[in-house]
Amino acid sequence: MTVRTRFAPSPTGALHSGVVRTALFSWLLAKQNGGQFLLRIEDTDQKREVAGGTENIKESLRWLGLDWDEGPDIGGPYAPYIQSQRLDIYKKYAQELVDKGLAYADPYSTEELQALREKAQAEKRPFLYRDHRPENPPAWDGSQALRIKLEPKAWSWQDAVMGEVKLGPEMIDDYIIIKADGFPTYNFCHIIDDHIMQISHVMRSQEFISSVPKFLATHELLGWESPINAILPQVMDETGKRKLSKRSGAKAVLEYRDMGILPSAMLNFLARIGWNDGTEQEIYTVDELIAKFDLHRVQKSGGIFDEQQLLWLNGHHIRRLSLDELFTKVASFWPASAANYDDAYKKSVLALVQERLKFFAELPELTEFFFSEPTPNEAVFLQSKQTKKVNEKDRRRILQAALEALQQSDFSEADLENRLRELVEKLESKPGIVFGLIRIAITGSTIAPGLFETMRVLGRDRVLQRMQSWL
RNA sequence: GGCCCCAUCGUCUAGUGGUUAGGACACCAGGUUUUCAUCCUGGCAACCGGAGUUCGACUCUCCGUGGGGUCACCA
Repeated sequence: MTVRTRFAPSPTGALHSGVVRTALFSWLLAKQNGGQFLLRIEDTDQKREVAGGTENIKESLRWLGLDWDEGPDIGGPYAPYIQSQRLDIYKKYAQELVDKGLAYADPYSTEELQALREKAQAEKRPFLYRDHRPENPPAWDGSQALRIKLEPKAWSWQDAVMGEVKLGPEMIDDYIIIKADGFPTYNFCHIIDDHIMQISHVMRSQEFISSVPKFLATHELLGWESPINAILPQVMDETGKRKLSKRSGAKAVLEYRDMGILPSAMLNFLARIGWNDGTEQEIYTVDELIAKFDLHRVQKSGGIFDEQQLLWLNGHHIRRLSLDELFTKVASFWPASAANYDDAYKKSVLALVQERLKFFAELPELTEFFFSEPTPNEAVFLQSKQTKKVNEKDRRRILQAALEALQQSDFSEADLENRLRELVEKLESKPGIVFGLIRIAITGSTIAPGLFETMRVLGRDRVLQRMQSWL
């Protein structure tokens, strides 16, 4: 069987991590089986559609590298892949059901239906439309909602993640397949599209589990076989109380791009929510995820989106990059003051902070002093345990001695280190003090990469000049 | 409320009848070190409860409890 999976989001806002995890698992399954992954835009609810929604979806997937084999822009054998451009198809199937007496126009007004629902709720029983099926429904002229007529029965099926699931007949009801505005509903058209597009595995988030009998019954009515269903556990927000959503404050995935998270780290992180390969491996490349992903090892319980773990993983993925790869990726993250510096210098700076970076947006604060002159500020000396013990007079004496020693140096790391260690002995001081004072003098900060490499990269002129301005 | 799903450290998780219940993040302590970070070592920390099955239950069954979902002319 050819594995064909799809990601079918609605363009109702910026894509967030919860839905992307579903896309990722679908993509992984297709990739590892040499199958196809399709993108289909489900834009049948005009009221909820957000301008730019489709573009955001495509941009998010492109950033993550979740490339689609068929879909908008690139087309494919079952084009178009945007539901609003496929309305004739859904109408045709709807009309067939009407002709066979398997679908009927809904004569009730919204208010009447609402009253029936409230009555059921007041009586503490589930509302079932089929209890109120009209005996002689009006002819469907397209201005009323159209309902599919489903036989109530219990369903049980084998879910790829949940195992056997059984649901009773109260889960089946006559649902609307075409709304009064003429647009079909998700419940109806995703089934038609998945069938036409030869989808083999459908992954959906938990909240759809009670809808599966409806889908199964619809397949049966249309005489089709259902794809394999896989219910995925939910991704929860940091409170663990509700699923990740825009409402619960989920960031759009592109916000992670903008803060400098690597796609590979994001995918690694998302894959680990609800899936593991049974080993103690934590860090995966995308290729490893493709090779090792296994739908049967997907967890049944939901997992919390813990940004701290994403940051940790991102640090690891950053450190795995070659300097040139990293340099390309951080291009837009340099501090403004770096604009006048050449690539070679920026690269040598980057090399010093690569192991310190957790996400690219930290780059300016970590590297600012390589590009602009620090403002001498006495208070900084008090921030460090070592240097706060030194009085102003000693400070000047030590820095003056250091300046003299450095003037002889060729500014290779080895030479810098030799000279400054000699100085420490000569002054009968401690490395922590001497090096700490110099660090603050040339960086304006107590936090910096190793002193000798920092001095090497800054270069003779800048180092000597900065020390002088402190003195 | 009906129905469904779920339940191991704070978090992500391993575990499929016999384990000192393992790893990772976070946190704490120590080491390396010129600061920070990396790295190394150690520590803290969990089987929701109750019955049952069994020689033996984190693992199986049942009942609770808790959490989540669903019951739309949204997906």
